[in-house]
Amino acid sequence: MPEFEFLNYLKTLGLKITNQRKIIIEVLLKNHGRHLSLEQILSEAKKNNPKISLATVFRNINFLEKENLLTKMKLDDNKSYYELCLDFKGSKHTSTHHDHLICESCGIIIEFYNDEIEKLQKKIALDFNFKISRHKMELYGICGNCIKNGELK
Amino acid sequence: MPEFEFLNYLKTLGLKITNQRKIIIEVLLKNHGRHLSLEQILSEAKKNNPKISLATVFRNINFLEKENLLTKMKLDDNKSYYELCLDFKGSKHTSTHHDHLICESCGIIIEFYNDEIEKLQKKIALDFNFKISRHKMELYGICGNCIKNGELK
DNA sequence: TTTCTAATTGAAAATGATTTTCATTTGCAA
DNA sequence: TTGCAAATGAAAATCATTTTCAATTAGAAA
Repeated sequence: MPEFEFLNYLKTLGLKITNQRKIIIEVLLKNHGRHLSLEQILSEAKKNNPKISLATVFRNINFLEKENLLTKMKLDDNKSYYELCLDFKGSKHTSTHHDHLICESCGIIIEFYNDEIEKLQKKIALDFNFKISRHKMELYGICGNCIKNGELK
Repeated sequence: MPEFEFLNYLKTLGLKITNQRKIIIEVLLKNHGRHLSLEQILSEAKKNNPKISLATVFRNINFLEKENLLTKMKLDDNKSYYELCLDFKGSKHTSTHHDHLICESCGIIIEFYNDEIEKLQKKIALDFNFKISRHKMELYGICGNCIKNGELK
């Protein structure tokens, strides 16, 4: 969770701690819980260092994803969104799966996990003699806030 | 279901029945139940008319989708797949929602519908005060056939 | 501290799946 | 037949990545 711990962890993976890398990690930690696109991460990062390029953000995000420190989700808007999936316990981290509610008005992405649904998925897989490796469930609609504010588009 | 009925229906929508259009419809009907990408539809169509262009396939598919005669699904491979969703009853058609099992070995897309899951989704939406307009559920893994054939990659 | 070198970066080009443009062709109503 | 809006093919444009390549830099070694 704290930045130095995160950076230390990256060091153990053989990475150099560059200014750009630090800024990107900062952005991710500051927005923990939110789902950001590459462009959003870039524009946040640019507030600290206007020279950071999209390619650098891409490469860093990509690396974190490979290390399972980030999850990527592709939404129907054709973009990918990234979310830190860390619970640092010493130098360990765990990632947890969740599904998503996606507001088509304000764009907020709400996570949830429902054990009954997971069980039903397993049952369905069994029925079809199918071995599931991962799944995706996205509920698109309008969030409570937008309903309240009359954003019914 | 029969092609002339389909084409007639398109006529009532103000479309001209071109050779290309006929071929594309043929391909879709012949592959009813399967999910095809634009490229797949194009390559099938080219067997009848090698001059058909991707743009034409795109525009026709796009139109059918707008008319709710086709459903489009974007998979994690970054491509869109299209499926006829018709049950012609006279000049009417109905579309039905389903979720998908996607084999990461052979690419087959198996449809299913589970009422319990749909109910749970509604319950979750309620919990979050969220108004769902549509949803997507995709279970990725290996299908029974590929397991049998040892495609465990 | 300075040197050295592999890792990292920025800019720009490449990719890949669509999507649009535009000049030409064609279905079909009159 | 003719006329013309609809449809088409080829090529260019988009858009979100992803890669290339030459220049820069972190940080280990001297």
